[in-house]
Amino acid sequence: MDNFSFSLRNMNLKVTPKRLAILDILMEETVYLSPEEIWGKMKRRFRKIGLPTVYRNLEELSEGNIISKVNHPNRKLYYYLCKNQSHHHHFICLSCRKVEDINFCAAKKINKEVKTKLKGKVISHILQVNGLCKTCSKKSDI
Amino acid sequence: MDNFSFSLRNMNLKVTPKRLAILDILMEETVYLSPEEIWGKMKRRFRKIGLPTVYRNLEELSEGNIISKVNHPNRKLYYYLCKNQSHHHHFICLSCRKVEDINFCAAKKINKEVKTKLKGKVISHILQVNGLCKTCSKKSDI
DNA sequence: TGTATAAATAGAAATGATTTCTATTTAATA
DNA sequence: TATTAAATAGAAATCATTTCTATTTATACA
Repeated sequence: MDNFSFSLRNMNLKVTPKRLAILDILMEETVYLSPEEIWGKMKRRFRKIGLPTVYRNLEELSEGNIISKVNHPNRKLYYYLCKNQSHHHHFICLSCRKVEDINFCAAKKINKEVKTKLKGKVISHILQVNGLCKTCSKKSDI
Repeated sequence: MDNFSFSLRNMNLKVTPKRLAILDILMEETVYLSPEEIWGKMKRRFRKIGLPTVYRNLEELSEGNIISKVNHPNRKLYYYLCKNQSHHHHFICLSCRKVEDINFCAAKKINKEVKTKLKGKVISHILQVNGLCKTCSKKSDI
């Protein structure tokens, strides 16, 4: 049983061909994709595949932290599969959509500040850097 | 001329009663509000006020960094006016919507990492902490 | 290996937050 | 005060996302 199947079982999700295909598609990408784009790729693999199925699965996989949501300025939904499993954050290129890891996490300091100063409870945190990747920033120099 | 009028002029926006009222409404709040909620409050002040006007103004004010967008897990649009002008980030309570400042910014470290490791260009960054505020975390203990 | 059962899916349809459009009004400028 | 570009109201459209229901399928277990 491969890693993905194991993860799916762990979250009480059945191991279906469509779920595995979505993960396989995302696994091949270095850029974030929209549900509709993933649907497009799924249609090449399955004669019957509904867009709601893609949406539902992406949401479930994201819920289980197998894939991550991208916070895009255009407020549309995009997903990305982190090849690196350890906790980290992302740099996203607004031009070519490439996602790169940022090996930096403020969680500790943040948790401390919230705990001591605000006396609150942290549920989640978002840290994302938007910009232009190496290649695209060179292009925009022209 | 008050501060808001000055800011509006600075961004080449006309100083209209509706813009000032939106800012005034947000100024009174310690919680983030949806465009529709702000519209509701606007309707108490103006006989004629369109929801698109509220949306447009909120977007413009956000563009000019006078107010900030909240990244809510439900993906809906919410806005908040920071009383504290200096660059900082927010802790938002998912229960009562209260927004509190986090006097911590990872920008320097992030910029350094993006510059040296990724050779990219940072355009913006999002740092937001979601959780339960002091009061709400006590309630949920019950 | 069959059978039961809850979960997953397809496809159509609905939803509703957000945006667009156009005629009218208004703030700013001189 | 007249001019003009920007702002607005209100209706209408958009379209990404979700819901719904009948059908199919993965899984557990006899």
